[in-house]
Amino acid sequence: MEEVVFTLTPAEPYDFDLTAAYATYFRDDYGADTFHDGIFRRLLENKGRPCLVSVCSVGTIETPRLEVKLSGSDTDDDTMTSAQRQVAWILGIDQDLLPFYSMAKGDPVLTQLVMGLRGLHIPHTATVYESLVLAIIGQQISSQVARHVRTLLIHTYGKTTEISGVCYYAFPVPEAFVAAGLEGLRAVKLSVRKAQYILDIAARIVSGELDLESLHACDPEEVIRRLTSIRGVGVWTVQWLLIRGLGYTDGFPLGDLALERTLGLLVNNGRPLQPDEALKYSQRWSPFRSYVTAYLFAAIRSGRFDNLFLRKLLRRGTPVARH
DNA sequence: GGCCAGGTTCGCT
DNA sequence: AGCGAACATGGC
Repeated sequence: MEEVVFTLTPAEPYDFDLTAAYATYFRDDYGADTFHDGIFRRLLENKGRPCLVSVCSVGTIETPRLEVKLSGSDTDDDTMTSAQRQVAWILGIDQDLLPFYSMAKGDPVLTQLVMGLRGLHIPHTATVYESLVLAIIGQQISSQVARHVRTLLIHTYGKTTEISGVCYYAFPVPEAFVAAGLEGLRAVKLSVRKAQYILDIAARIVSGELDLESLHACDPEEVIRRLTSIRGVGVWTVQWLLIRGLGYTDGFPLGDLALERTLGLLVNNGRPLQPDEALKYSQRWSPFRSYVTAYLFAAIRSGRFDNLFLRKLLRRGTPVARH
């Protein structure tokens, strides 16, 4: 067993608890990611070699410092170097929140939101591929069902490694989905249609025809154009991929029911916004709409805001003109 | 049991 | 162009 320990210094402010909790959807365990007792863990796999990342905070929100430990029994330098790069990316340590906060200061909806969630960075998915698969799983169904399917998928087809008596799961490689086939994906409670989408994407990656990671080099319009041409990938899916998979700061998941409801609570007397209304209203938050989106979901999930907060904002909100 | 979920596609007008 | 149905499944 090899181990490497090092520290990372995130851009401040950085709330590790909040950011890691976001990555696990404010639960102890979410598929390949776990977060308990202040330690975030994630099993990464590069070229078949597993490497467990364990991270804890050794600083504060205003002077953040993270201690990272990489462990693996079958590792090489390449594995370790990739893991180092990936953990910084996953935990979003380079994000500069200050321009967003400065915009939020003048906005009645955002002011309390960012005060209550100061230091929340947006965690990224380990790969673009992972964010695409996760977004497809999350289409249409409730977040509870999505979590169930996602966990089942990862636990069934992800590579496992046992370290100190605990079993960890990596996110399944595309080859695993191809091997599983349609029936295999149906077995983890995906619909036939979603199973086909994911299978098709996995097969194209394996064949080398599709290189999702190269999308980092494209501008958002190009990403949208390329990905929406894939069957099963619509606007909502690409927007979430831009936010969680590519680190774009101005993503807005158009058509997201929960977002339309939440915005309706905040700015439309509780009536959900229509997709076009939500998009129109969101333009005032450009180019930081990814943060607004993430902060709104974090507010709902974190439990840091009670209903009173939402009611307060409700009274304050500016109704949106309807047509 | 029925209806709804952090959508997308497909088939009809 | 725009509208409605089908899709899987857990929770209420």
